[in-house]
Amino acid sequence: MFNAVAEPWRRQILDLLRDGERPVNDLVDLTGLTQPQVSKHLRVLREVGVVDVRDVGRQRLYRINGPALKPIHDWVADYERMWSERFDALDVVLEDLKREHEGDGGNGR
Amino acid sequence: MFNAVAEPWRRQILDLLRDGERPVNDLVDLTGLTQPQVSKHLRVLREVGVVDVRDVGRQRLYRINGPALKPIHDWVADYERMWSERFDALDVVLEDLKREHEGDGGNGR
DNA sequence: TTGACACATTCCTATATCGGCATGTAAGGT
DNA sequence: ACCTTACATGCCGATATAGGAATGTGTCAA
Repeated sequence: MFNAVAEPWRRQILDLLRDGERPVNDLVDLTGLTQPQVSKHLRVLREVGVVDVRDVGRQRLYRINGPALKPIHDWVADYERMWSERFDALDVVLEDLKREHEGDGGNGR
Repeated sequence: MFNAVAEPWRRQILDLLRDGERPVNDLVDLTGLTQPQVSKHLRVLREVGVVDVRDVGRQRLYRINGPALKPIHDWVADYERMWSERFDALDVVLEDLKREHEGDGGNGR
């Protein structure tokens, strides 16, 4: 899963699919890759479940399966506090609480 | 960057470093990897800037450099609307607005 | 049914990566 | 000076992966 999106071309393909489903040839034109290349990358993305396919005539329309990316989001979210200003504000509150507690007369033990 | 955290062991090392900085041998004990293995993974993490080092005596204390993970967070955040309930709620609001607008007597053009 | 079109798969080669092992290097301790 | 500790690096073989060229498969059109 992480590995699938570690490939720059595959991330670009996903970004292109964000506008909606597309046939393979669209992705070939938009990326400048060869057709086999695109098919191979799509296969990898399919195998980890991050894209789905739908057959329409002789075309195969690919679309994103969003929830498959949730594990990545959840993982990196655990680190968000290390740079997010939102959490900086939370830190201030926690600092205040801590100081308040220390000043309340001594150890709570 | 994406590639660096695509490795399961490297994600585990990062998770271990979330508690604070640690010398290499700690990581060796906690992961069960060999020492060269850990050093190599730390090297990769260092090269993409996701960890920093500090020399203390003959130890090298590694710590996380959080902001280096922001690109991953930002990338996946663009897809969050595809599964997040928060955005589902937003969709409902937008649907309501749309229906309301359609029912207001016709084309606003 | 023959040919063109859209796409998938296979075969091949080059490069990257991981793991294991051995060795190098720098900082204490005696 | 010598040994140990803590870590990094180099070398090796095995496996994975990306790219290119050719070929296979299913669908439409005439």
